Amino acid sequence: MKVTMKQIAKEANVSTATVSHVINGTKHITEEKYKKIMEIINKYNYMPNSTAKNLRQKKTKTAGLIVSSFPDTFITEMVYGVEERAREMGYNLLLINTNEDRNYEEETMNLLYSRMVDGVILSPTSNDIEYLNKFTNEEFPVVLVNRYNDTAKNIPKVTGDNFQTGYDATIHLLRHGHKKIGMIYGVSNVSTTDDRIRGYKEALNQHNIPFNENYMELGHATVLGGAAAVKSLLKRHSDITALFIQNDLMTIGAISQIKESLLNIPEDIALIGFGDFASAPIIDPPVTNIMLPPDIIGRTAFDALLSKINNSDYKKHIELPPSLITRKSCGCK
Amino acid sequence: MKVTMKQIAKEANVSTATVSHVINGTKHITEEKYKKIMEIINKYNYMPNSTAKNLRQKKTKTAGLIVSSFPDTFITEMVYGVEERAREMGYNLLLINTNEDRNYEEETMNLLYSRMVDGVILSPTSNDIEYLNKFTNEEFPVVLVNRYNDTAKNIPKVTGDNFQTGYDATIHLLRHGHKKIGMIYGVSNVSTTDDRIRGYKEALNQHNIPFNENYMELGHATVLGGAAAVKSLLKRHSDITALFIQNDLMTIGAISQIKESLLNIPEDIALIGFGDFASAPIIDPPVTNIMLPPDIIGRTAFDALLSKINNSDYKKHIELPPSLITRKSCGCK
DNA sequence: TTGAAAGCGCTAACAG
DNA sequence: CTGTTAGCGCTTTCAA
Repeated sequence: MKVTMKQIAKEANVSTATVSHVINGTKHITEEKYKKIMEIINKYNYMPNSTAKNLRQKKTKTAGLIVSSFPDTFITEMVYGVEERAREMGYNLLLINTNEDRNYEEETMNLLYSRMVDGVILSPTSNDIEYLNKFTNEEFPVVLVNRYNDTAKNIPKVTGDNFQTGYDATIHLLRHGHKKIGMIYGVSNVSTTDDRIRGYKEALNQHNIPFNENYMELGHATVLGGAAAVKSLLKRHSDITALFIQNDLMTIGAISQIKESLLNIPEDIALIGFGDFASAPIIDPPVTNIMLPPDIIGRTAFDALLSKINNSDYKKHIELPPSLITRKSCGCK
Repeated sequence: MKVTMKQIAKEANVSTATVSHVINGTKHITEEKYKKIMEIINKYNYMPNSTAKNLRQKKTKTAGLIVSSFPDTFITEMVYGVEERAREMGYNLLLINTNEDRNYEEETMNLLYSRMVDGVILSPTSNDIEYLNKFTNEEFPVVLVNRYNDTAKNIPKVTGDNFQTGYDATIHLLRHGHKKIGMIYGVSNVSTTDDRIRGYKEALNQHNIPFNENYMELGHATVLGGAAAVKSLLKRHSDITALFIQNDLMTIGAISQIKESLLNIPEDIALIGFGDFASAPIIDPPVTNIMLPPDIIGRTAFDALLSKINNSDYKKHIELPPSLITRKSCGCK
């Protein structure tokens, strides 16, 4: 049987209150009693029951992190950022992956809401997050990360600036002289994709190039999905000379497929990927990527959650800027 | 204020026991009362407080997962496997990354032991895990994953067969005619590395090639670390013709470095990496890897934890076999 | 400086 | 079929 505070108290001939104070340093206890209590605690290797503590104090020092696609490079590093910051701030993290399942996401929110955690950081599966209002109305701290939309009110958000991401990548391709730029993405109806498309359109618009819906291709966010997506896109539009690909695995698949089609990168097809994955510099050809800082987004999201926990009115939207890392695949050098 | 079971009971003119039974389906309740209770529950969007439930039931349906290096490709996918299996079995997962900090690992174990979780899956930082006995002696369910050693008694383990991994990779290189095979690794004094080295030695031994300590090179498990490691190793032994590299990031760095040294792969240096990372087929040259199945290891580890929770005598060691994926970097094709 | 006691919200005997 | 009641192990007034 696990030893409890009561037993420690009994053996030390003090009350549980005194033991509690010794453990938490909440009041001054005479040297003598303090020593005796500590001795018994060590003797039994006693650890306070945190479930009981949580119940009593109505807080758990635990945060929930719900992501929709794991393991994905961007998400993984974002998780790392959240985890790291949580640890620094003395919090634990409950990690849940919804696997892009909208209903499981809501179920999970319900579960976490039942006082399991002090708040949650959510990277939602879809645009359908109005249901979050039922939690925020109850003052349950929620922050959106990575993906967002505005149907959920009074919620802080930490995201990358995906409009700028789409804009910068497209402008770069445009400057290399491309006019027919395809875009390959892995998830639809989420802000990350939508915002990048808006940026793409804006860049095109500034160059007086009409937007062509058919240059957009949705595929699975996997190596195979990327390969299939280029194949289908180039079949439809063999006039495309450049590609902007929204996910590292898809970029890898796309490159395989392009090589298999005996096309050259960047001569026949120039290409910009997303997220600066480790192997990018040694791929043939080295790949140009535009990236958003996942770890910083994660850390910032945790800080935003802390702000929200301390002040239920907090609802800033923090957007981190992208950076372009040019290599050969876009035509540079 | 959050609504409690007591308030639901009061409004429905029943006892909390009845409400509890309705919620948990633990006893049959008359249709009429059932309906009324459910109605009130829905009206207030009531969710039982799981902290209280946990305290009462002495279990949390939550498991802890402590890893030492995140995000690392292998670990990330292993985390995914654990998470997926936990979800399937109705458990939540508390994820902690120790960042290879041995003391933080022990602190974390203490924390989780305080009834926060029903058990923990640990991928330890070091060989120094004798301290785990203090938990297992208290019947706290712990399973080791990925890394292990035998100073912790009565603990189930789920790992890859790293001896076989080292053996198979080395044999393959040997069959390509290599006799001077360097090995680059990222962590020392852990079973994964040690076992692979044992396998490497055994393969050498079977081919009557003496083991040379100086062909082993430790570096940081990063792209830069991999580059630095080859550089230093080849400087010391320019006669080396093949490399076995223990980590995907290091493999990527090593390839960059070898190219920079104007050496050709596989003609000058043949190479086998570890873990079949996505970009391996499109790197120049495509890289041969030996891999262990991280997701299956993760899933199996969770099942082992469940076994341990249900039977404190459970202590199997499950070892999953490696598989070699040959491409050009080893000299194949 | 310390202790008594109430109670966090729930479950589970047990009794009716 | 339903209610009473006694805790789970801790923190925190309040009083001494």
